[in-house]
Amino acid sequence: MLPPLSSSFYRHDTVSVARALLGHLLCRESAAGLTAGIIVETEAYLSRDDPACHASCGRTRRNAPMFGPPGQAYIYFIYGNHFCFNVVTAPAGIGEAVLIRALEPVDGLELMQRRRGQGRSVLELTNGPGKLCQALAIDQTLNEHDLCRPPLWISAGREVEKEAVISVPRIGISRAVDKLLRFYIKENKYVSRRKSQR
DNA sequence: GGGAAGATGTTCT
DNA sequence: GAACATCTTCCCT
Repeated sequence: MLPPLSSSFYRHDTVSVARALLGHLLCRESAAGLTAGIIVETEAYLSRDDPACHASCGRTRRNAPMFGPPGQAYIYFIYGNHFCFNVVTAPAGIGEAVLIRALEPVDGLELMQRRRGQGRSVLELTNGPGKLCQALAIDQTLNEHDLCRPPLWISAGREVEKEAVISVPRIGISRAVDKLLRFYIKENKYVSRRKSQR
């Protein structure tokens, strides 16, 4: 197994971490086997001046992990069907995180395909926050998990040039829709493609 | 290849 | 009871 990034990687400002995560490898080990993919799309959620952030109205039972130590997982259930996986950033107590929106599958493609349902193209395995959670079997039981160790961790991947990273408005939110806090690798085929709505 | 709408359940008011 | 950091199917061009 590739060595995980150290916890200090996550302790910096959230926008920097959201950009820096692109190109790194999200790895998930389970009884069924290993699945992993390169992070190609992220979104930053900030504590100040960002009403779209779960932590913007203060601490609740649901968003409590966002106020915990940087480098832990914040996972929540949404729309009755899906999980979203976030990485907690900034020093503990601030309440910021990065949503992982899309991966480029690298390892365990067959297992991902089985979890996502038969006849699914490789492009559709992990090109969305709910999809990648299903493909990697990420659920509530991993909430608050330390991402510096198995069974869910992030390790150093390939270098991504600054010029190859685009920043655009975030997707699927109703507030603060104009902020350029969505980041992805230019021309990567696995980026989720939806236009913003509502 | 794109827009509309329904499914589904947890959290918070 | 409303809102929700989504996905899928169906129908249109």
